[in-house]
Amino acid sequence: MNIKEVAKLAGFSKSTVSRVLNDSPLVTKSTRKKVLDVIESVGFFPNYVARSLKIKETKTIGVIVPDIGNPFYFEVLRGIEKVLDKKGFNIMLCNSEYNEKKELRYISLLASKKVDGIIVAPSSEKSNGIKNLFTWNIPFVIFDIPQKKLKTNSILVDHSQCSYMATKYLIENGHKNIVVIDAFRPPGFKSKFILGYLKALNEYNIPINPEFIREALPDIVGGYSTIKKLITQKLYFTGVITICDLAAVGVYKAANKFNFKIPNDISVVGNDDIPLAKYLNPPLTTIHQPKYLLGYKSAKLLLSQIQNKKHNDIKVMKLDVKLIKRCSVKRRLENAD
Amino acid sequence: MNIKEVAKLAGFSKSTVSRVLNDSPLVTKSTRKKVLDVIESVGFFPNYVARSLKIKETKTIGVIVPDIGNPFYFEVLRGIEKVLDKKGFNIMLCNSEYNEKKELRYISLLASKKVDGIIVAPSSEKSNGIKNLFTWNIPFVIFDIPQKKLKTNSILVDHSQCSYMATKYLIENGHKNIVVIDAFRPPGFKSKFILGYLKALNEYNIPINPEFIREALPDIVGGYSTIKKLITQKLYFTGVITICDLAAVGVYKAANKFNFKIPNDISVVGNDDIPLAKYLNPPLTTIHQPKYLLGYKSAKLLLSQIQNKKHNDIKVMKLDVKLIKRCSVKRRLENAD
DNA sequence: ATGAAAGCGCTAACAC
DNA sequence: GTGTTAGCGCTTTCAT
Repeated sequence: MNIKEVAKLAGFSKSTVSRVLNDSPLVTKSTRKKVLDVIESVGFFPNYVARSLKIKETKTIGVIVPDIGNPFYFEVLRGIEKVLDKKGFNIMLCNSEYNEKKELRYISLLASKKVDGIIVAPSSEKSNGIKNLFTWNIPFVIFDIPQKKLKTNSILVDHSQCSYMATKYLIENGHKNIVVIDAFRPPGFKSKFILGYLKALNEYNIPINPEFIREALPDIVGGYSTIKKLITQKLYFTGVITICDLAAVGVYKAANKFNFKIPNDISVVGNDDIPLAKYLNPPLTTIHQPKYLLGYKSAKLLLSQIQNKKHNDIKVMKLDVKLIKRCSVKRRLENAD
Repeated sequence: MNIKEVAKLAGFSKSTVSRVLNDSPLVTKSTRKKVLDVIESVGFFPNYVARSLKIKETKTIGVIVPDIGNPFYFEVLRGIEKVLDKKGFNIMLCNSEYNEKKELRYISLLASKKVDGIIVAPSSEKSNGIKNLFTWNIPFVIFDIPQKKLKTNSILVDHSQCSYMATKYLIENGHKNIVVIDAFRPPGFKSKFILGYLKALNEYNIPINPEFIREALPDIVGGYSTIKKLITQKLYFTGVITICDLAAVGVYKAANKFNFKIPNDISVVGNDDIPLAKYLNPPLTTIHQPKYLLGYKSAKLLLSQIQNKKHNDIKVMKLDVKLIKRCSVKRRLENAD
């Protein structure tokens, strides 16, 4: 069943049917009714892929995240869905798994499928996929991971601010031997998360121990295996900050496994404040990130870019974070070490 | 840039270009190379919406879930993505919010966008959207929520088995006043989850208290407000089973708010075993559901339906669940009540 | 207000 | 092995 058959049944031409489908004002009430009646009776619905081919607009947005299993991205997704649904857009969801190849493949696919725009949390700070988006002239906005030497529409959070606040809080609670678990970064890249950590250490004149600076996958396994290594290496530390709450959960798991108590033996502060963070055992002290808003703003920005067709004025927005004190950090006596 | 321009540049016809794009064996190595060279040099990529229009296949699957914020669905989604990505399909993700209207709207939209198939966790046991999928002859599979009086491809878990096991475990630990927090069900519908609960109660000759049978949104707020109501009504109960772990977290929250201790004052067993369940405070005793597998099998089944084009042989598969004993249930003395 | 016709970018008979 | 052509289902000028 297509527009042509409907036209025949209604006794009008394709054009007229198309017009009523698109709420054109140039159709009489009576003919509109007749057409609508046959549409109703035969259960016709238009073929949007044909429509998209013609009008060059698919009303779908690609969303690429690095880990579909991380609650952080779910929250962002909720914000994205909220605004996109209201405007009649669909989401094509892609999971890059922090794999640049896969990310690139998805970007090409989305380009071929002619999505109207893309929202992406890049797999790293130097993503070739992102560069392609530029050259292909596809509207897009980035969130969470800014791109090195590339000015793009982005909704961000200051990761150095996160780690700075986390580290400072630990220091002020008497910790000196603080481990930082960062995400994997591109070779030679100065991680903002590490920078904030270093800044706090410097401010308090605490010596830097390179052994304490670690990279891992930002998930439970990553946090777990990092701490496991540290413990088996017999490194002494009392505090840990992590790139995300999931990694902090990994720290919990490792602590449990090796009979360290949190926060008594190991204090930890996470980053992002996933919905379940406050229900963990113990409730996780963490840096709250406005996840829903991150998604909401990203979608809004993308939509405005698509409508205005002005790719020239690029917008970068930084959202505020804040420290949420719960129970995973213990105050230590001064000079305990 | 399109196939025609590429053809001109390469000195061949559209068909030849199309053939190399589709790896047809009917092109000489040399012409293939020439064509590939210009494709490379001009950075051409094919328009899949035109392709889809022609071949009537979009290589995209619609996935509809009722709550994009519930980790249960994330895990399922991971399983779906795994198989779909391998076969070159994209996912169009839709969030019905347990709203039948919204679900129906999404289903129509997906139909118009000509997705090759749909995987859906229905918003309820009587979903009109699902009926449409039948009449529109779109390949689909259902998971989690079976449809009343409708035989469809489905990958399920026996919800009565879940509640039966949970209730029985509570009873065997000395509990008699057990609250069940179910999801909202259609008017007049006999919930399997309630049935399993009742069955366990009957087996142990425990009287049924209708006040203990509750419906709520399957999330933290739902669990929280249900328990809050119960407590302010001064109802006496020592055990709770919930339709999902998120609702159990809501129970935790309410208990905390009103100074009840878990498991000492209130014992709770959840359902589905989300990844963070074991890290909650206290670790949640729950019924484990094979979430990843649910998604994996659903996607596999859908793909096989799409390929075979046999809509006649409908497959229903039930996956096993199991009780995971953690720390949210306390053993009570016999005859304590 | 309605219809005829061209065309979006691709694929697939069919012809050579 | 390659080209010609028709057509997928729609929108949109341009006539009338």
